[in-house]
Amino acid sequence: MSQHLSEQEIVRRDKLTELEALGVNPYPPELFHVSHYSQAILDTFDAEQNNLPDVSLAGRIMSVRLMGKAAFAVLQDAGGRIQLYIGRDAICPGEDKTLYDEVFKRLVDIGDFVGVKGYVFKTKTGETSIHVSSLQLLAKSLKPLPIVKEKDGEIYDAFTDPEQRYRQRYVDLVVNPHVRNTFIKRTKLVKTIRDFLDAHGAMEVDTPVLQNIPGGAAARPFATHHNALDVPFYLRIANELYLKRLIVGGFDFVYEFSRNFRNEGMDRTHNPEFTVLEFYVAYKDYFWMMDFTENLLEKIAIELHGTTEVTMGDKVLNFKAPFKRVPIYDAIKEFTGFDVSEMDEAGLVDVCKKLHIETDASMGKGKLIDEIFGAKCEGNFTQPTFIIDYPVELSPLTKKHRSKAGLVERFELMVNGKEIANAYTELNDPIDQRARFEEQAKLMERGDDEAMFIDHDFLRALEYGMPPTSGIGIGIDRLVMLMTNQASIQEVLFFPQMRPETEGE
RNA sequence: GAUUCCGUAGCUCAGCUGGUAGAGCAAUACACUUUUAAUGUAUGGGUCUUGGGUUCGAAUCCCAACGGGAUCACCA
Repeated sequence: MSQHLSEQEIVRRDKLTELEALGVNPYPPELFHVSHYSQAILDTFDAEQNNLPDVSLAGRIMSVRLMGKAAFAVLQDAGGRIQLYIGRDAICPGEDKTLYDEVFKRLVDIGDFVGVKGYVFKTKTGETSIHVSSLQLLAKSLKPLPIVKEKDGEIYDAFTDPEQRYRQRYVDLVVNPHVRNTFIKRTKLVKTIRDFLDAHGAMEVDTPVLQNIPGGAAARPFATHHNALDVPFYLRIANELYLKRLIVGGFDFVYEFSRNFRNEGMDRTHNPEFTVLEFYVAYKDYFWMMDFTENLLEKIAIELHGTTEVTMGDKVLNFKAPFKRVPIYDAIKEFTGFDVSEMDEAGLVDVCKKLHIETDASMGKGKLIDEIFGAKCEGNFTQPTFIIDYPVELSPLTKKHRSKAGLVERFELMVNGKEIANAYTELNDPIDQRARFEEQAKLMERGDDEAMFIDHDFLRALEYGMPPTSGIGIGIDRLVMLMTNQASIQEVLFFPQMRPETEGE
């Protein structure tokens, strides 16, 4: 496997040999004791008190400004960046100046990991810096990093090519602090949810990713094959039916951050694998779930931003609970002028024609209503809004509405014109559930390739009895996009799916 | 999947209507002990994504492939 090396890469490899000749191991095995992170030093240093006389920290060299017998360098560690002041005589107190003249000046590059010890001080210009008394190479970097510079908020030579940023996320993370920040927020968001659920007595669980019957959602699955059993398996499209089995089993409140896989198109809001938080709570209904959800989202916004107001593009979204609740038929009436609540399939097809929405023979009543809502209404709901009471045809796992015929107790949460959560009062009547599955089977025969499969084991579970339950799925990637002001899902996934690179590097 | 734009040095980009490449940063060498997009001087660095075609001659024009972005369609 021959590797084409650039001039700079050859130079760095040559430096390895030079370092070894000087007795410096470019990849030493010993631990390096880190006493402080850069950010902690910047936060706590007090020049009057000189309270940090002895620190040691480690990280990557991000820039070097050489001035003969002294130099300034920027060290980047997990907490941020801090300036180093490296004087020749400070790191080489004796006669031998090799460490400074050769190792540091010539053989250490931008991107190398070093460990330094010294005291903290403020330079003439007032920048908190480390006065380095000892410097050690911890790991050599053989590829030149993109050099991003910044002055007065202006970024120069930014590393911006999306393809390179996504394929080599490690470089993106090293060089673009704002990218790093987005992912820190993502983790914080997940932790906030976990803490919130745990505080309400929920139990986090794991359910199968490899499934016989890909259930719980309408989507095309990835298919695979188990050799020993010689049976097909599918990567899960949702975990809903498994979590409900756990409710049957006697757990009252279960949740899972479910990595789901759907074999469909990709664009800036869809990745083939994505994360949905699902949770199910026994003895609750969808009204309770709306209350709980708006409180959860309000809490997330406050944790991440210190306020319920979140900027998304040119809009400000306000997650202050409670959110508006709008029945889907009301929404359609408001934005199209048509009252579709009493219409049959033919009437709906007619409305679609008038609204210039394409239809085909495979679409049932529910699907047609969904199309109208998706085309004409969805985009209008910028502020968090619960759309409630969907037609039964669209919701094969949802309990029929307690008072409105033909509807189910379901809501979707729309924010910034997109659905980010979907919840119901769960259907726990096994007879009705069987009938709904059979409806789905008919739709599948009509050509709807997203209709649900019949899951007989799930029906069996329901027959043993499931308590009244409310459940929800919240799209975590989309929620992170909203909370971090990102227009593309690729910006909130460390490693978004890409076509494989053809020629290896 | 459709439409459209893009692919030149490690990074960010120039390269006009075709005459086989250029800048800044990075790299190399030298100078400089409190600088901060450090500076000064000098030097090196490119299968111009790939493959065809047109032409005396292609980074540039044409065709195709590969990869990516944006918009649209479907799904979360």
